[in-house]
Parts: sequence; structure tokens; C-alpha cells
Amino acid sequence: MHRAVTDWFDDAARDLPWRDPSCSPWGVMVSEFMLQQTPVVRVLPVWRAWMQRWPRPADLAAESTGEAVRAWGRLGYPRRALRLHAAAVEITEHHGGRVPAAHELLLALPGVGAYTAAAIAVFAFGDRQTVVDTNIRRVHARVVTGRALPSRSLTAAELRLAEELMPADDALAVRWNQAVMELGALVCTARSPRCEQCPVRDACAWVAAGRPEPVEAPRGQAWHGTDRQVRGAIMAVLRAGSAPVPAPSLTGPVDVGTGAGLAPEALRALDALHGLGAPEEQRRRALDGLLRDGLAAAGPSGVSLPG
DNA sequence: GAGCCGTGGTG
DNA sequence: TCACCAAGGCT
Repeated sequence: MHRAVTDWFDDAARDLPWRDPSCSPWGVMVSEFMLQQTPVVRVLPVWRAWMQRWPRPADLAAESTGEAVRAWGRLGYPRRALRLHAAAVEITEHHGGRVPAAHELLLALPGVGAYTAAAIAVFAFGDRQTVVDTNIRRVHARVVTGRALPSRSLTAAELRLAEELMPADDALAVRWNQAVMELGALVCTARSPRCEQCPVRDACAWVAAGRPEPVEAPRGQAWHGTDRQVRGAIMAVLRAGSAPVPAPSLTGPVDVGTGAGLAPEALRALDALHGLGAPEEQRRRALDGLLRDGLAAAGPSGVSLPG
């Protein structure tokens, strides 16, 4: 399998800037933050602009968190921007401005969990670490375990399996991790896997079993009418303009009449927020959450991005 | 472990 | 149309 999958990878791998040998560990780290729950195609332009503007951790650390959140744009989960900023500050203050190479030190950074720490150690520093992301879990579930999809949460058995499957050689292990992840992203996809293109289809337990259906029905992510949706709409308003937005125009009735001084984009975003028809109480709760999380800041003239 | 946290593409 | 899904992390 090592040979089949890595050979396939050599031929099919996407040409991504954070995979270029010239990419700095910081570039790899930024990509890993942005790629958390976010597809590659949406990350690419934001990553390029980000690296252009803040080529080193210290460059980002010198900025306000609000600027980080604004540059994050519409990638989603804007708290990731806060965590990336906080990690940059920590790297600047405690690691001499360089992304640490040790898995343990990486894990201690804000926003860096088991996956991201392993990914940075492997892809930026060539370590032999076990990387387990959603793609790798799915490939293992199918090829080895014969199931359509992995369970909802990562199990100790999966971790053990991933360790056992990894090549002993350091350099090969790096490519293996990269290759299995890519296989899951391009061929062994969740919805409509392209088994005819798979380099290990003849060894796949799931194919051999006749591609049985998933045992667990996926749990849908509620969206319409949730606080998340309202939070997102408020964030869109704050990102759209630099001028503070009076809190009542965010949480109050539509006809509050406080549009003066706001950029046209901000007004459009404000219309979208009101268009949701969310109750005032919910909008206030959402705004409080954003303030508490540090995604928004309250000033004398209204609410804006922090900093 | 479950719930929460954004956004846009897609089958 | 609409639920599912995407290189997770934190509480």
C-alpha cells in the first residue's frame, strides 16, 4: 500500500503553495489553521494575501486582533483568526519568533490540537508523527476496516491503526501521511468516492464487502435560526466597514435609523442581518457572545472589530 | 462525549 | 431544494 499510494500521490498531488519546499514553517502553520474545516479552494487566496502581509509570526503579532479577523474574510470560524494571532504572539515572545518544531511545544499553542500539531511537525519539519484527519480516518475506515465512514469521534483503535500503518522510514512516513490525506480529499471522498481511480481499490475491504452503506446516520449541522447564523451576520457587518456600528442597529428593530456614516457594504450586511428576522433577544445574545469571545469590541460610539 | 463555533459548494 | 460536507479545537 505504501508504494501504491505514494506513487499515486506523486502523479495526482495538487500543486499547493504550502507544499512547496520553499514554504516556511509559518506558512505551513497558517495553512493548517485555515484548513481546519475549510476546503482548499477557499483557503488559497486568503492564504496568499495573509502571507504577503504577514510573512513572519512577528508581523502578525504586531497587528491588532481585529485586523487578523478582517483579513480572515469569509473563511468561517473567525475565532481561528484570534487563535492564530495569539499563537503568533506566543511564538514571538517565547520562541524567538520561530515556529517551534517539537510536537509538544506546538500542542501548547492556542488553536493547535492533536491534528494541527502533528501536521506542522510532519509537513514543516519532516518529523515522523501520526497525522489523523478526517480524510485519513475515512480512507482507513474503508480500506482496512471495511466501513463506509469512520465513527463520529476519533477512537483509540483508529489512532493505533494509523500508527501501525505508517512506514518506518521518516521521509516515506511524511509522504505517506500527505498521500493518504490527498487520497481522501480527491478520490476516497465522503459522498461519491471515485473508486475506479483508486490505487488500492483491489485491496479495499469496503469495496470487497460491496460498498455497504454507513452504519451511523450523519448528524446534520443545524444552521437556520441558530445563534451561529446570527453571529455570522453580525460579523459580516463588522468586517464590512471600519466605522463602529451602534449596538441598537445590530440588536434593535430594523427602523432604528442609525445608518449614517456606515459604508454601503456595511449597510447591506446590516440589511442581511435584519432580514434574518431573528428576535432582539437572540441578536443580543449573539452579540454578547462575540464580545465575550473577543471577536468584537464595544466602544463609545458602537461595536467594531477589536483593536 | 456532546455541543458549539462560519461559510459556501454540491449531489 | 436541502442536508451534507470540509486538513478541528475548545469547553
